[in-house]
Amino acid sequence: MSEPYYITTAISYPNGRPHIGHAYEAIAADAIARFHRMAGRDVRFQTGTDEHGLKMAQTARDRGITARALCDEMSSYFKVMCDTLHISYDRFIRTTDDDHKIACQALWKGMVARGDIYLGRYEGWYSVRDEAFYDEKELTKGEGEQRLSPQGTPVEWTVEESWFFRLSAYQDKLLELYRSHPEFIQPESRRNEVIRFVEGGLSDLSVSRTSFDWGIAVPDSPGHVMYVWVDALTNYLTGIGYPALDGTLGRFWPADVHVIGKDIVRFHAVYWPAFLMSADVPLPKQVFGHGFLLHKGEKMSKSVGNVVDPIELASVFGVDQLRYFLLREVSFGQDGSYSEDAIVTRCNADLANNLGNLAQRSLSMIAKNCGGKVPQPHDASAADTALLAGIAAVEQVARQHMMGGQYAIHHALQAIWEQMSLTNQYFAEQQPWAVRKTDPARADTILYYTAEAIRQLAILARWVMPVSCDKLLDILAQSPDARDFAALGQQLEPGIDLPPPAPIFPRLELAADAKAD
RNA sequence: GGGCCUGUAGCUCAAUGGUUAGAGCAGGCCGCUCAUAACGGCUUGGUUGGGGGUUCGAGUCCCUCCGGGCCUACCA
Repeated sequence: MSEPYYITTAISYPNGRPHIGHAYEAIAADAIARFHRMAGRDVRFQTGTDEHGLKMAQTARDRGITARALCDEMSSYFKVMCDTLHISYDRFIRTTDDDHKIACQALWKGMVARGDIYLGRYEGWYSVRDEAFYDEKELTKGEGEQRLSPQGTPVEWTVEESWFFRLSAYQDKLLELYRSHPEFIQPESRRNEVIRFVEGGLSDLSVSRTSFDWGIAVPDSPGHVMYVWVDALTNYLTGIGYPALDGTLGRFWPADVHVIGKDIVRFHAVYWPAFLMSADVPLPKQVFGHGFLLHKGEKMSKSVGNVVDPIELASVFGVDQLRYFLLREVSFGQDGSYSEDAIVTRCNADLANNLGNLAQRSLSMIAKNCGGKVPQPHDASAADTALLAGIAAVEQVARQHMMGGQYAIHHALQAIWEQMSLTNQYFAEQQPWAVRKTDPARADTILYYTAEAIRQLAILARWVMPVSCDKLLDILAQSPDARDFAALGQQLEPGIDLPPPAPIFPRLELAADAKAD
């Protein structure tokens, strides 16, 4: 059996509809997962929703439905988004799933066994009406000495019993982890921040609540439910059968990478490894904190009104177009900017003009001049050989970018698209339309090598644009089992029938209302 | 207050301290007609945010200032 590879996204808190940021993370992780699958790894890919906590319980109460019903509804939006965007998850996990409770409680008991869990008191400004604690900074002054929550409700200093995790005991072990495994936190700047944070000293962590009950019960502690971190982070273990790590899925642990947003790096790079060390579970190999998507350089927010529905975007521009744009345009790990204008420009240049038109012009020549069959190549010229050599080399470049621990997705794509440009150059220089008049055999050879180049390029781009590249490979009459990197070396078979070519990447146009701004 | 990242062509980004700072897109000119007004060639475009320093040599290293983003502490 091939080497296991386990990749996860963060699980989303479904207190609203998914936005483009959720889509970005899912798409990036999916592309990485697909790349490794195509490279022959045995991949397990997990995403899902984080459904417990006060906000969900409150919202459900406000709407007069059960928390479970609310979660079912809200979680489904995220699942629909994933399915729409062709996210190839092996499991869409929900923290309300039955097996998740078992995993969380097992992890908890592991931490208890280590002696890292103790009963203490959680103190803070509490609003009875909101059923929530607030930080001092969030409060405003009301009448007299009364302090008010951001919602304007009165708060009072409250002491709540809580279980604590002895995070303070892990400072040295964590620093040693970061030192001995510099790849554990990526990119580099996130790592620096985390190290600084941990060096500054760690306080013990409140890991249970008694103020609400929509959560996973703390074992042997009536009234306590686990607070978000234990509950949410454990999903990564639940999905591969924890506590039975010797089961069929257990071989996927430790995870190869947790793909998350830069806002939750600390929880994944500090709390999570500490929990795992405590419970004596091996640590994941890497936490990768990607950047945020900005809309025309501005932060997205509901109040500014620039929050975009990813499903809407995908329906306007195409799923693969959106996937390609986000992965190619954004340097993975850094913040990125997107706009409808940029999507149109990028997709027209790279997809419609470069790849799509190349395929269409060459394949329609084959359809018209070669009887709709893959033409027979004759002696290869230096240019023919160089063309395929270049593409063969780029596979290695892509592997280095995608499997070297850095996930330089944009660089891998850049390298692949350079080969597309070179193929266009080859085609223009060889001029098969002119050569055909004097030397049909040579024209056939040119078309053969062009088609072969397109076949390989379609395979090389398939982890980013699965549906479109499969269409391209359909047009090249490639069987479904000849579409992974292993198939790059098997050349196109001359003489096989090809279906009539059809354009795959339409030119995009900017909607009139989008031009205005 | 401490720290991290960042600033390079109109836009997105490259350049182990080492020729004249490079690509793509956008713009301009030319060519081609197989193709989705696509493709190819040529080309315009830069005081590398400002200033100072180290060096034979700085986009790169150091100091400082300015702009942008972020982590974190504290005061209240």
